[in-house]
Amino acid sequence: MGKSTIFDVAKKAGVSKSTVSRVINNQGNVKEKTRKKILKVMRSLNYHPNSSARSLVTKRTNTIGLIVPDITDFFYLQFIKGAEVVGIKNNYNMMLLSSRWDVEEERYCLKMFGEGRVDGVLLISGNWVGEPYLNCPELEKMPLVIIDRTLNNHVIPTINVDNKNGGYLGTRHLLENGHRMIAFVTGLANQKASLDRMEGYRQAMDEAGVRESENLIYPGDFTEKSGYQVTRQVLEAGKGITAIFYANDLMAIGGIKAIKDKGLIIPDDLSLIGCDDLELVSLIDPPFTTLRQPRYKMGYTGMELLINSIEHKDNINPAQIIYHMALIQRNSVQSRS
Amino acid sequence: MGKSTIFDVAKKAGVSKSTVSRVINNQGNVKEKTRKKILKVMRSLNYHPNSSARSLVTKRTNTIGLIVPDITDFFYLQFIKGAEVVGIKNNYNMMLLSSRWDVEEERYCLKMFGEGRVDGVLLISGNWVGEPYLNCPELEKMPLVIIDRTLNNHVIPTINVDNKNGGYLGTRHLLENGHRMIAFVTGLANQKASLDRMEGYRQAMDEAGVRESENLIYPGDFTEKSGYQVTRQVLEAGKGITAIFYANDLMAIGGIKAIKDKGLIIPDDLSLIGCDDLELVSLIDPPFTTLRQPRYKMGYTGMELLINSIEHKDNINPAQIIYHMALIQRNSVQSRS
DNA sequence: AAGAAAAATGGGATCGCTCCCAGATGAGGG
DNA sequence: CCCTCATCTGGGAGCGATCCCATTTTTCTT
Repeated sequence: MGKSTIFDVAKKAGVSKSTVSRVINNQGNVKEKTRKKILKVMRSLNYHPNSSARSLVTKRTNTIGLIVPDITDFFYLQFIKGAEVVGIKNNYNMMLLSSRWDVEEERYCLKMFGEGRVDGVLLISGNWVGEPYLNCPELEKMPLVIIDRTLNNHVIPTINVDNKNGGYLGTRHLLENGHRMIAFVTGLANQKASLDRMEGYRQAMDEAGVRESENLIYPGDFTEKSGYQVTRQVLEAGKGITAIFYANDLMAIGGIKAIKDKGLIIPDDLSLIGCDDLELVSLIDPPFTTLRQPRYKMGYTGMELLINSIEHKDNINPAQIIYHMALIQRNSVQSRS
Repeated sequence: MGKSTIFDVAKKAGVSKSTVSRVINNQGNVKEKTRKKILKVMRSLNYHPNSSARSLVTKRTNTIGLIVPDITDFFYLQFIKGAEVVGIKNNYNMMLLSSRWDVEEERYCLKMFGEGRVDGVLLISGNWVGEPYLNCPELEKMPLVIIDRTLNNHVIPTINVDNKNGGYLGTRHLLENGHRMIAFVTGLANQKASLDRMEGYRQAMDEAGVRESENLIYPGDFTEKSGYQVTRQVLEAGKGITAIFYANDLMAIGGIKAIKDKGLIIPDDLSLIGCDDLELVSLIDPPFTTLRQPRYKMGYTGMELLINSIEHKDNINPAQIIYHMALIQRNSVQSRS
């Protein structure tokens, strides 16, 4: 027996498949009585239109592909959520793939999506410095929006955050609270976001006339563990450091542990700032000051742009959108004035 | 111009579409020279087989549907991760839908998947008490595995954790450390998991001869906020409570805040235990004792069962799998002996 | 009540692929 | 050199829908 087709429905209802098709897509032009009857037959046969067949002719799948570097990373959750909301509202499903922090894997995901499974792709990219992987031929003509990365090619819209300014703002905040010996803990060296934040840090330090800044930069790798280890180094360096700026929240959390283990109090003995504003920051003791990325908003907007370009709504999409990072003040910065 | 089809490739390579099809699916029986040539043409035309067309005839989509109650809930991440790993290994994509904690929505997701978009469904269910929604007709014959819920119908495999035993173990642990006035903070009243855990708590208390247990049960709703509020109540009740058992970790985290706000020390002044073992528990201060659910493993196994039944590997799938909850000891229980 | 316009229905082509069966080609043995 | 058998290749049907166009039915005018 197997699944029933549009033809079975037509036969049982005593009409043609065209008419059935009309009621499925409720296009009108069907007598109410016929419509009712067909609907009833559909139910009795437990009929559901086959979406492959449908996609084959309409060239629409009504699903959009989403690629993230790591499904289980807290960081990406809000992007996904934002995208989901818009997707649901516009009647799109999401197909989720993870690139597992691998450029090749990312390309592979893109290829998957190039096989007509999706109507468009929302790519939350690992932001590798200098990776020009976007001449991905399988994507030809496929609507694409990239989040968390900025491109200047003016054909693929990108959504990102002003990381440099974030670094600048955070550092300024510490400077304004009287700190001068401010350490900066970087993320992975090949990640643009980390580099940009460091750039902002440098600028602020330079402007403030703190000459030592080069010696205050410590390399981390975005993990909590590295935050812990680097912080131990900082504490043992004995350079008179009074504040630490971490390139992301996870490292800050590791840092907090290290600081507590040393028996020091935050912010009395040491001030610190993180970056990203993960939700769980408010659960940490102490909740700490950090720079917020509007991740929900970014996912939301990204999805909107994508759907715009899928459906050729002729409002012209921006080539790139850049959000500010906002300083969220909590209890981890002590004024030293 | 648009995308090229198998026909374009055939024409340009001077062969028939059948031969092209053979090399696409590398079924052999193609002369090496022809194969090379076709491959080359495919590349030059930037050809990618259309997966809808393919699914239409093969009746396979190579994607599996995954439904979770909330994409952004930390709790579900590890399930997803486990499922993903198996999916990738077996060459399946994942289509992710979220039911947003709504029975109707869950049914709707199921329906989506019933339209031939996926080869099987892995459902992480909101575990509503007494919801018999699984007579979902659109699923007819669709392989399905349910996680985080136990069913006795013996046709849909379920994977769950022994929540009652978890409640029992946690309570025993506190009792063995000399606590008797142990409060229990429940989760949502309509969630089976919460009820079962409470059941275990009751049993342990009864066995230990603590008669007051009914007065020590406080209703929460699984959120951090409710954990905070309930804990304040507990602290102000003045019943001589020395330990609190939370039905999940999030509430425990809220509880910790409340306790700290009162100026009390954990575990010196008050002991506590959570439930689930979220990854972020180790980031909390203090890291607390909790009962681990093997969520990664559950997702992993669930996906395995699902793929088994999709591919009719004739090893018979179990009707249900139940894992133990394991007590993970950290620094939140003080012995009072 | 007849004719025109509008509404409802049916039929066939088509989307891009797989799969079965038939036919062509090539190698090897007598 | 012919026949057999294995290896390659081609052609047509079919998967389950949509969509266009033609045809039938209904409704409305006058």
